[in-house]
Amino acid sequence: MPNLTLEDVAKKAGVSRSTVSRVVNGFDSISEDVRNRVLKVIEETGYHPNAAARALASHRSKIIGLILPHSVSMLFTDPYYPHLLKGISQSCNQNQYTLAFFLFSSEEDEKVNFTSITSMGLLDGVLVQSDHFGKQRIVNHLLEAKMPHVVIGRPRQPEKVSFVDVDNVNGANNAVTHLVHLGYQRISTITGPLQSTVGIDRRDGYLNALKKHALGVDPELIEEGYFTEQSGYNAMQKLFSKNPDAVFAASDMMAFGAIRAIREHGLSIPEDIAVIGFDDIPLTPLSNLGLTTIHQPVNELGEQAVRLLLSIIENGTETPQNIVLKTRLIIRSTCGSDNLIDPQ
Amino acid sequence: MPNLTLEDVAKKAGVSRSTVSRVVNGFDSISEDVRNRVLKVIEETGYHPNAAARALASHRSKIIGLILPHSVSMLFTDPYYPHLLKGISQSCNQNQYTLAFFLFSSEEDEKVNFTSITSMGLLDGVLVQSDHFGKQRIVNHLLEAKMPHVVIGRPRQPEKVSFVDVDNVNGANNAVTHLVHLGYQRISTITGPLQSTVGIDRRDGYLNALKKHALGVDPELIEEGYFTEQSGYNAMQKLFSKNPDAVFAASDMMAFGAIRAIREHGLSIPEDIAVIGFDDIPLTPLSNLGLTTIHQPVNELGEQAVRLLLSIIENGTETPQNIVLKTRLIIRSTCGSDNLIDPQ
DNA sequence: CTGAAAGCGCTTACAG
DNA sequence: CTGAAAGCGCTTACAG
Repeated sequence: MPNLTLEDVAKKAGVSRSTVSRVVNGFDSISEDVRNRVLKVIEETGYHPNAAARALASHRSKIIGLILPHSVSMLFTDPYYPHLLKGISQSCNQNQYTLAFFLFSSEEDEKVNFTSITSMGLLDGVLVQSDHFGKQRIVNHLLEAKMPHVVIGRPRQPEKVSFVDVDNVNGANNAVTHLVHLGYQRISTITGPLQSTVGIDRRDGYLNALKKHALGVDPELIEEGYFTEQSGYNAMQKLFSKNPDAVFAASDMMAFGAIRAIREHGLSIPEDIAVIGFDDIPLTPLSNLGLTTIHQPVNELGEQAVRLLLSIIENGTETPQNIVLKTRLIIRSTCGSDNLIDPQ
Repeated sequence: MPNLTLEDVAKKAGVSRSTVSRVVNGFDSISEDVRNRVLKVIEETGYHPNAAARALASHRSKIIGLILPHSVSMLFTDPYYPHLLKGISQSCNQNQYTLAFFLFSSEEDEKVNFTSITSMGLLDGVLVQSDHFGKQRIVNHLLEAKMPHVVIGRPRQPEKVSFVDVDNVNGANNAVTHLVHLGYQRISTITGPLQSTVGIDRRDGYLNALKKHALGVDPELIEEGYFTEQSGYNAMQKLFSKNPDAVFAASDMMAFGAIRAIREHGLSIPEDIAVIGFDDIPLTPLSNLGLTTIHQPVNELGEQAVRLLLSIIENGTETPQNIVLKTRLIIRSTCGSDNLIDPQ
C-alpha cells in the first residue's frame, strides 16, 4: 500500500483537504455526515498522517526526549533507571507521544550531541535526569533555548525549573529513625555522591534523624559512595575501624556492597551490623536477600514527570511546578526487626 | 535567537538557498570560496537545519526505533536490557541518529501503538527485540510495511530477516561441557521460556553437550523458567527431588534464584550442587557472588545491531544479513573450579 | 559550480 | 460548516 496523503483521502471522500485534516484532528465544527464519510475512508484506506509534515506545519512533533547526562551513564544499569524508563515509556504510549532516548557516555559525547537536541526543532520538550556532578549545564541550556523541560530529581536551583522528585530527606530520616528505634547507637552511613542533590538530601535526612534523637553526629561514620555496588563495598571497608553497629546506605546497590564487605569481614547481619538501604526496586535480587529499605515509587515518578512535561508543553510554562512523591519504609530482615511496627 | 532558516543563512552569505543546503549536506560540488563563506555564516549564527522539514523533503528522518515487544516488558529490568540499550544508544550518538524507544507493556498497548510506528513515516528503520512468545507479528508487519529492520536475537524464520545474536547454542554447550569436565554427572538445567528462540537455543546447547559426552538426557532434569529470579528459584525447588549435582541456568538472574533456593534448602555450592549461569552482565551483584557463567557481549550486540540497520537503511536491503557474536566461559567459584583451565 | 522552482504532506488563518 | 490558498523549512531534479 503506497503511502496515502490527505489529498487522496479528501478525493475519495469528496471533500477538501482541510476538512479531512479537521476530522483527523478531532475538530468539532464538522457535520456528522461529512465526518462519518471521511472516517469511513480513513478506516478503509488505513490512512495515517505523516509525522514530519505534521511537525513542520504545526510546530509540534509529539516527541519528547529523555536525557541522561554523562554523569549518570555509568549508573544506567542500576535498576533505578530501567524502572524509571519503564514508567516514562508507559506514560508516553498512553498519551500518544514518542520518546526519544539520549544517554550520553562522556562529556565529549554530551557536548557534541546536545546542542542539536535543542536546535533540531525535533522535540516538543525534554525530561532531564538531574546531574550527579552538580553542573547545571544542560538545564541552563534548556532554559536559554526555552525548551519545555522537567528535571527528574531536585535540581540545584529548584526555584527556576519544574521538577519531580521523591522525598529523599524524609526517606533517609525514616530509615535512620528506624535504626534508632531499634536501639542502634553507632549508626554509620554510606552516602551517594555529595555533589549530587540526591546524595546531599539523603545525607541530610541521616543527619536530621540523629539530631532529632540527640545522638551526636560522628563525621567518621560518614563515608561517601557513588551508588555502585563496589563503592558500597569500599566504603564499608573503611567504616569497620569506626565500629558502627548499623549502616544506612543511600542506595540498595551500595547496601548490597556493604553486605558483601560485612560478610567477608566475618561479621553477621543484623547481629553485628544492621543494614538498611534505599530504593526497593522490585524484582531485584536485593529484595530477596531480605534487605530492609526505603521504597521509592520510581515507576510513578516517571509517569508524573511525563504528565507534568505534557501539561507544560500544552498549556505553557507559567511558574515552575514541582511534584515530590512519598517514600515508604519496608521492613525485612537486615535490621533484625521483622515484627516491629512501622514507626512512621 | 529566533530560529534561523536556510533562507536567512543564504541571504547573509549572499548565495542561494540551494547552495547553503549543499554545503550543509557536504556536497563536494561547491567552490572552496563559497563553501567557506557559508560555513562562516553558519558558525556565527549557530544555524541548525530543521529536522521535520528535512525529513519531509528527503524522506529520511535520521531516527531509528527500538521496539521491545510486550512479551519482554516484564524482563526489561533484567540487566541485559539496560546494557543492550546502552550499546544501541552509544552507536546512535556516534552515527548522528536519534533513537526512539518503544516498550510495550501489554498486548493491547502493542496493538494500539504499533501500527502508527510504521505508518507515521517517522522512522527510517527499527531494531526489534525477538519476541519471547514466539509470535512474529511485529516482524511480519515490518516485512509487509517494507520498513528496514534488524531483529535482536534469532528470529523464528531466520532466512527472511536480518538479525544479530550471540551464539547461544555454543555458549550453553560450553557451560555444560565445563560441568562435565569437572566430573558432574547429574547435570540439570533451568531453561528460558521454550517459546523463545533464546530459550530453545540454550537448551539445545545443553542437550548437545550431554550427547557429545555420552551422558544420557534425563527429561526430569530439565525445568522451564522465564528468565526471572523467582522462576529460577521455583524451578530449582522442583529439581531437588531429582538429585542433580549441578545446574545450568540459562540466565544469571535464574542462576541467582537457584542459588537462593539451594541455600534455603540447606545445601552448599558447589559442594552439593554446582551452579553455572549465562549473561555475565558487568557491575551486577551476581558477579560478586562469584557466579561462574557464560559471558555474552551485550554492548557489542547493540552496537552491531545499529551498524547493520544503518547499512540496510543507507544501502538498501538486498539479502538478509546476520551477525552472530561469540560467548566466553567465565570461571568463578560456583562450580568449584577456580584453577581449572578454560576447556574451550 | 550555482540558482530558480517544484514539491515533500500537512495546518491554519481567511472567506464565505 | 467548508474550501482555496499560503506557508512550515527543507531537498533535489533541471537548467545553465
